[in-house]
Amino acid sequence: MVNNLEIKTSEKIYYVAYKLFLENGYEATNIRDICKNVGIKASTLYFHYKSKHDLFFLIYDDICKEYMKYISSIEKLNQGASIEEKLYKLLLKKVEYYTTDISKQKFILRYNLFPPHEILNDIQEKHKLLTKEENQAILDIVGQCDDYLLEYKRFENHLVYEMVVSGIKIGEKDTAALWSIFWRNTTV
Amino acid sequence: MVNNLEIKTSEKIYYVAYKLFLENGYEATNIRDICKNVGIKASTLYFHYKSKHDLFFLIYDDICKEYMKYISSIEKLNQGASIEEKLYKLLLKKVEYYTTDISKQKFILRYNLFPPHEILNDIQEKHKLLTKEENQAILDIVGQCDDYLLEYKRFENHLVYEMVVSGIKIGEKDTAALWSIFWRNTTV
DNA sequence: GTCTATAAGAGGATAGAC
DNA sequence: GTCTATCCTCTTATAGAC
Repeated sequence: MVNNLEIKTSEKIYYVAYKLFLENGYEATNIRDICKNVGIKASTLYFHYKSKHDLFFLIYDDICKEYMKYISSIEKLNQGASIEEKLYKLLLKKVEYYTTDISKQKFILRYNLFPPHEILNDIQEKHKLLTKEENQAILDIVGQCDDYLLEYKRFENHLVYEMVVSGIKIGEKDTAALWSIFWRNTTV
Repeated sequence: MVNNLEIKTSEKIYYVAYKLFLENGYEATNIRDICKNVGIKASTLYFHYKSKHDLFFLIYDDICKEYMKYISSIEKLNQGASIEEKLYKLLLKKVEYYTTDISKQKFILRYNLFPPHEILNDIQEKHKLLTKEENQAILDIVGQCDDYLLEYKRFENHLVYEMVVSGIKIGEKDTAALWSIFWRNTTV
């Protein structure tokens, strides 16, 4: 009974690895460092996870999956509204997600911007797939918007970069101000 | 006589190391990889450079020094002009520099955004110093502009990020368009 | 200046006892 | 499930011959 209240070793490993992969990067994070932080020996980690590569991509995939799950949960937006209105509503939803925990986006940004040489191919492949899925999901939510999709995503990407770099959470007011400037520029 | 026309081994090492540190990062770049690309053995590299750490910071410092040299070469801007005019002229000069070779800014961006754990302290210290020197130089060029300095640099930073990520060189026309939007937003 | 050989240590991963 | 002990490979760096 008491055991049910304790955090499982595998979960501790997962959490510590997440933090180290996020802050120090894949190459600079070694198994022994993870284990030291968890309070176990290296061989114990290998009981729970097959390899460093596997552990990393379990985490990476979870982050992507959770992100896609959130995107998919956004309901279809009113068909009658203008493209601008619909994309803005989508943006608010996204910002809401980023604001709850920016570290996940920092993780994605880190590995997409500077993928470690050792896992380059896997990262690129997964990133391509995620982009494809995400674009499809956005089309489902707002309908046809091909003319603006790329520009919209570039803008969103900027916002994420800003939040990650500055560590500042961007509120609804800022989002609205930035959006109006962006939209004015895009449609000119 | 003929020897004078050949590239010195130390210069080859320097150039190859620069490219690998830029593309693969500090941790993923090892001495043997550098040597293989140069066509020498590891011990030869250590004849020319003291250590991996030293080689890296020779390159890093050179990039910073060259950047600061360029900033310092920008002549003092007309005292009578408005802050907006002066900052815009400064921006054009900066963009001109970035456009000649964006890879140096990519190098700086990489190591400031995600400094390798192993050399974190050195990077942070040097970055702090560079920022201080750069701010002083900007004040020398445009005069007092404390109210806008931080915002201006954030904008510039965005531009660099955009150029690095997209690989697109931003022309004078784009710069002007982005600037007008930025300035409108800053002064509102 | 460049080489061969090698030290010294870090890192990923496994075998087998408990 | 967790440990000790160990293997193997990779990496930085040095010693000494040519």
